[in-house]
Amino acid sequence: MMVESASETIRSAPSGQNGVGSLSGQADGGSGAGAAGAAGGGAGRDAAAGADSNGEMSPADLLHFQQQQALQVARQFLLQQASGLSSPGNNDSKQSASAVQVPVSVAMMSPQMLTPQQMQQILSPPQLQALLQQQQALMLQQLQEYYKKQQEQLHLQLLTQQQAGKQQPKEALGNKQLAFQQQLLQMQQLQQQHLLNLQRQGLVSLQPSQASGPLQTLPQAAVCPTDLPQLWKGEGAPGQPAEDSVKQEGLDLTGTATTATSFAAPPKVSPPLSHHTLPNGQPTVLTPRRDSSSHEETPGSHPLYGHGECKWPGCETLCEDLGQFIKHLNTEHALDDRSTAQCRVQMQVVQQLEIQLAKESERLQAMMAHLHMRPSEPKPFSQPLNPVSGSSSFSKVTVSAADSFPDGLVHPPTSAAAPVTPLRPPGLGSASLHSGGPARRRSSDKFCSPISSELAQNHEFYKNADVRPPFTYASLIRQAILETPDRQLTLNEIYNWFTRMFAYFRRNTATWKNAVRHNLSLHKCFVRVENVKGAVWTVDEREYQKRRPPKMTGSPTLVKNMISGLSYGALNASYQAALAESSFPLLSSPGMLNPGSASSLLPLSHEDVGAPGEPLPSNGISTPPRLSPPQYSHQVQVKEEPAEAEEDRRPGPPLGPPNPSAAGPAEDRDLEEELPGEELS
DNA sequence: CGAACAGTAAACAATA
DNA sequence: ATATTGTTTACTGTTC
Repeated sequence: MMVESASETIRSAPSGQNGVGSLSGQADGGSGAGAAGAAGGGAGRDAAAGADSNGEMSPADLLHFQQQQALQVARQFLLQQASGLSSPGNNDSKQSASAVQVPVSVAMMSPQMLTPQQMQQILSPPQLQALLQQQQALMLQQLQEYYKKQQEQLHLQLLTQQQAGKQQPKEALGNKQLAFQQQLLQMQQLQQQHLLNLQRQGLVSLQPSQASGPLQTLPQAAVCPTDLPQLWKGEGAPGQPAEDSVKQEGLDLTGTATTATSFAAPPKVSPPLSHHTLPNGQPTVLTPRRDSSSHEETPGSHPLYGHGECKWPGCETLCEDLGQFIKHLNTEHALDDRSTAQCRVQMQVVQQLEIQLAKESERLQAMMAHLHMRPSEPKPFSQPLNPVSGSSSFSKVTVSAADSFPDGLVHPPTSAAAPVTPLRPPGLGSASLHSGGPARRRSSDKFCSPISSELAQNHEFYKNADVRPPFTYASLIRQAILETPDRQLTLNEIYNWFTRMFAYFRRNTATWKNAVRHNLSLHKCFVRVENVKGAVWTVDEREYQKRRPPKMTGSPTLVKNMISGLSYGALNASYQAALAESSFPLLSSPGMLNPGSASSLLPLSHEDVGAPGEPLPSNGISTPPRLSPPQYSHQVQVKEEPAEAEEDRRPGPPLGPPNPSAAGPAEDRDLEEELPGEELS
């Protein structure tokens, strides 16, 4: 605890380049140390979100970094190849053939057109992904050939030397052989580094053996991890509900099993090398010094070590110093099955982010082409974009119509996409990536979107990617509670839900946990109910609805037009949500909700998708008194049964809820009819 | 510009 | 005694 909060302050304070914030904080500092600290901390946080100088990179940074890295590796390799290594160009044709494809995309990404910030903020899809994969495939292919040639050369030399060495003194021969073998080893290590590097950049599904083949092997995101982070849970995520992991284990295993064939490539690499991968028995890839190609190495630091704790996914083990950490790293995260699996998970995360980048980048291209470039470009996807979100707002976080009605092109039909590609975070335009600055808008409240449907579509994404979910704490807490059969959770269970559902909440625990508690206490919609074993939190749906009236300001006719005019698939979850919340019964019927999302969201029970979570204004509809699970009402019967007591302890006249008959349906219709104040009915 | 809202930080008390 | 839980206050930033 102490460590966490301490690290928080440490972390935010120095990164507070934001002079304004800290200055103002100090100026107001008369109110007390706490106030000054809060001000400084807040400013620092925001700054840190954009450019976390310490260790962790934001997803956008990561993406950018990896792009640069990919390009650099490519450049280096080409340089190497050009400079001297007698690798003739029997692959020239292939090379140029594929090079034809690349430059277009490269030009697309060229800094002249896109600043990294723009790139980060307007992430877009498949084209970039294709680019990356093209590059990586190309690089890998070239690497393979390069190394193969190198090896052949070495073997050749070795052979000739051996033959020639028959006449030479033995020790000379031994030395030469030794030198050759060392060279060979070096080369193999280098190759492994490169391979790993490529793997890290998302080229996970290309086996080296395949890589020499044509480029049609572009993975096409067929390897979307379903529940890979489950792999992390083994060691991380304290107190994970066992049943959840069990429930998903099967998926998990099968999911990884399908991709495991391709994943299995890295350790095996190419046949001739496989035996030499770990000459000294040390996990070469995990020792920091060998990792220099993938991270900036500042002496005394380690990319996996920050703020006093191990940054290995799901670990968070506290280590006093680097030495201890290295020790921990070598013992706990040695090269074994688990670490390998976790590494693959991380690769998946990266790949997902890259896919995201590709999508958004393509969108950006379309937008820029539409706004600035030659309008004559017959781009099939030049969608009528909202001109308001023009150039000036590229750097700004706006979730505009363009986000909500994404592109007809990039976007695969949701029905087909739902099971496999939960990647697209809602309105990820940029908001979710909090890439450059205090982008902490919560689209949920903007759209009054039911978190459940968005979560349904993207929960895989949030689970894997360290991206801040665009929902308020209140809506997340509510969602967590409503997902449970009995609509109640202890604080700790809420914590666990957060960490389970969102990669983002696997760190900075002190901060968000405090925020969770703060929200629970602050909002009247969260009701604490005493229990024998402690207290549980429930949601007073009525209060919740009260505090956020639907903001969908569109005229009913407009909305209706949207409903009728848009194909079901095009109707973004946000809008479905918003519509549902704007009291449009016709949308609130479960059938109108995205079945794909419903099915894809494991944790949500069916009725959650449309029902209690969402303010289903089931006014006319005779709602079944209670749906399948025990309690449909927010006023839950407490887990351990002594429900009678705690209801009484609620202040004053028992506010409606306890009365069992009216509770359930009442909160359903409250949205429409009873807002004023009949809560004491 | 100000109100409302959300997030963060922190102090503090009660409780396990 | 310590950690967790819960409440409250203060502040900042964003949106409307």
